[in-house]
Amino acid sequence: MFRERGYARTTMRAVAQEAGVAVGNAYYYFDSKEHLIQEFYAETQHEHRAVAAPVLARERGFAPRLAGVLHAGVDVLSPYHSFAGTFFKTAAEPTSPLSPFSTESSAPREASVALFREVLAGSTAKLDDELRETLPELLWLGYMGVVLYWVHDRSPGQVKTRQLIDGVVPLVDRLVGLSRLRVLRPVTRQALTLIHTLRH
Amino acid sequence: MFRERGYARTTMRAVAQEAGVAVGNAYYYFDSKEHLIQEFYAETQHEHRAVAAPVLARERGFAPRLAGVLHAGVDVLSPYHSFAGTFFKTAAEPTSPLSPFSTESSAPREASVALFREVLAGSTAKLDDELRETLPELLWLGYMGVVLYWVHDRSPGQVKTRQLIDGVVPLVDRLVGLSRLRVLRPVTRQALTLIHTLRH
DNA sequence: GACGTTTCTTGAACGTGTTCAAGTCCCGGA
DNA sequence: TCCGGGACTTGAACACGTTCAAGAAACGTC
Repeated sequence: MFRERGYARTTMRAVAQEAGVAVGNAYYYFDSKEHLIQEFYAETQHEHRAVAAPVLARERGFAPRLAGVLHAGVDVLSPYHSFAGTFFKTAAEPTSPLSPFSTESSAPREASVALFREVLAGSTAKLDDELRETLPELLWLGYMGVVLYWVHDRSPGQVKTRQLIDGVVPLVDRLVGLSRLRVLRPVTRQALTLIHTLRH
Repeated sequence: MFRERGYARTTMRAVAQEAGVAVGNAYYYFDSKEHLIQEFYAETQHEHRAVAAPVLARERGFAPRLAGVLHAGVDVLSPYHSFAGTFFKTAAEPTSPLSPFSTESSAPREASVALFREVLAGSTAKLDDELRETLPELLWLGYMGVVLYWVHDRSPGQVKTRQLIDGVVPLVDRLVGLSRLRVLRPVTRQALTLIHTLRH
């Protein structure tokens, strides 16, 4: 119903009617309308993993693995682009249980981070040990950035988001490789300690 | 009223009553409740500029200027942290006129970007010509990131956000300096062309 | 089968943002 | 002074998300 009518026009009364129950009963199973989206959220996480699986099984290079997972994420989200705005609207609020940073959605978040951990672990990339530990979370954060761009992407078929992925992946790949360079070591360490400070 | 009661509890009826008019009349002057926030938005922009002015007049180094402007931004926003979540909630929706990327809020956005242009222009920093042109917008984007972090920052007095600024500014400063390095030239150009591709 | 308790279900009712037909005010021109 | 049209103002009405007291069903225990 979300996909067909959008978020606003999918009323709780309509949802209840479609389910063949009374309005109030919907609130027995879901705390609020927002919580209906959370179901959605968890579903796309699983699908993301499934769609990304073949690429992760096939590719060994860091760049193609990362690109594969990012593209898979956008692939899964694609059908919902029209109402993803409202999705994002509620997710952006810190107090919302839907926020990707909230404790309530820590399960799907961990699953998503694990996906990026796999991207790195299964690759042949060589990098700083400390960076290796932190990078998956950073990649996930970058993925959140991609989604944020995608939500605002008005280009037909969200081509720009694809360009973003294809453009940023080799850059990240390059930077990860450079991180072991002597000139950049101090910057790398500086960045990593900052990240550790800011993590809650 | 927003500050005292928060966004949700500031009803349009209460706003109208406080203004001494009927409910419907509020909608003659403001298209929606969200548009009340936009007024707020424009106001803080002006204040940001005012608070940042002394620092920009005093400092000449790129790092202290950037840090000053970023801290000024957080200073101005500070009193509204409790309800900034809802603020952000509506701003995150792409279709919302409140979105910092929307055409409707292009005026305050331009003003904000100009502030970061001033950060760079008034500094003694030496950097790649093309980067010099693009950097202000990137700094603004980074500022949006700082605000995003600030909104989610639950630490007392939002200390973490201050640490983020103090940690990230020298990093940016260092990277900007390194951008002229021979080893990093290709990466810099690669990043810049990507950015130009993605800009609408 | 009868009971008490928990789980589930109902739909009216509340407060909200928003709309709109109707009305009032204001001001320039005949 | 009157008229006409635009600017402003009103508050009832609408649809929505959400709550809640009341009831129905299911279940375990004797």
